[in-house]
Amino acid sequence: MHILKGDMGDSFALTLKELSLKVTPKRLAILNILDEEPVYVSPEEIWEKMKERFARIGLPTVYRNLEELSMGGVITKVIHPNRQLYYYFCRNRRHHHHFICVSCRKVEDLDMCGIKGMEKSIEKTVRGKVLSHLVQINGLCNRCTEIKTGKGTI
Amino acid sequence: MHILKGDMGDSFALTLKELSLKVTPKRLAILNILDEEPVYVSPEEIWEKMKERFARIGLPTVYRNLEELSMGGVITKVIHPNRQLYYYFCRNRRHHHHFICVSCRKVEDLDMCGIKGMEKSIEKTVRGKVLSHLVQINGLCNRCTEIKTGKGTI
DNA sequence: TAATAAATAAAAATCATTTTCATTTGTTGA
DNA sequence: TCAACAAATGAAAATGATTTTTATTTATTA
Ligand SMILES: [Zn+2]
Ligand SMILES: [Zn+2]
Ligand SMILES: [Zn+2]
Ligand SMILES: [Zn+2]
Repeated sequence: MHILKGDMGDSFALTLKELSLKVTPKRLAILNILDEEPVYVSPEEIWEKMKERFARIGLPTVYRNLEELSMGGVITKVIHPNRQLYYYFCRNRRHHHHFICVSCRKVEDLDMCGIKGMEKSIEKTVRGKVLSHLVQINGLCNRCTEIKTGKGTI
Repeated sequence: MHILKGDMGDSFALTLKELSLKVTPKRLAILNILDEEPVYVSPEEIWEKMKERFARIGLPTVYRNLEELSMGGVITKVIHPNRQLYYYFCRNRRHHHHFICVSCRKVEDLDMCGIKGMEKSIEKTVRGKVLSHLVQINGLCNRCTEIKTGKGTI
């Protein structure tokens, strides 16, 4: 039902199947849109792009799918200082964290995690269970530091 | 105008003055309430306690003051998985991060920060400006791990 | 291809947070 | 001490992102 027959289409379909999610055109489109986005985006922005591809597409569908995909670890939630939701598709499958630009929304991988090592010692000290950790560096990327005017909202 | 004459009252008043915030009974009360809370709390919960002390007290006042105090670095915002606002008053003035229990809301200091050291290398790699970093370990505290039933919402 | 569970649209609801604006209060310095 | 001024507050309303609901549609699979 779709034009995509190449690697991408198939690999995303596979990804969805692995999460026991049905392979719907809208899910694939959301993944494609995220895949093409070089920056983190809001559900509403994804919805806008979806409307270019589908005559009928509801915002709740976008929200639901983004949540499912991020639960499945396929995409990443960005914790923004403004507390709105943003998502980002990162090809780096290793455990790592992100530097996010609050101005232009660029995301850069940080191939280090001071936390993984901390977890063990934390479970000892706190004697509790570590469920998740949140590491994110917020700042201005190289370009935004120079021009001092990004497109996004801080 | 208040019964508090001891160290606490004065020290909080001083804290406010240092932030060029007027010393109002409500600000002092908010600080006192937070000071007495062993766990992180929501603006609405603080409002409930404020209502016991003041005949007229609006929720926006609570929100406004919490925001100001956290901007001033007096209190800490907790980034909760449920994305609601919570605040915590931490006496530890050193740079550190927190282990927060998503069940009973206990907060435990982590006297280490793998990030501070990362910042320099990040500014080199990314060649941008680090504005802030977010490090938080979410989990279940010792007690909650054992009883598996906390009072709070996950 | 029929049966079934999952996904979706549309509309409405939710509800935490913020804004507005008229009134009150704390601060400052005469 | 007190007037003048800026800041803080209350009340009510607005906001707006996110979620829920329910009837309908669609993907899966045997
Ligand atoms: Zn940038
Ligand atoms: Zn990444
Ligand atoms: Zn602390
Ligand atoms: Zn706990």
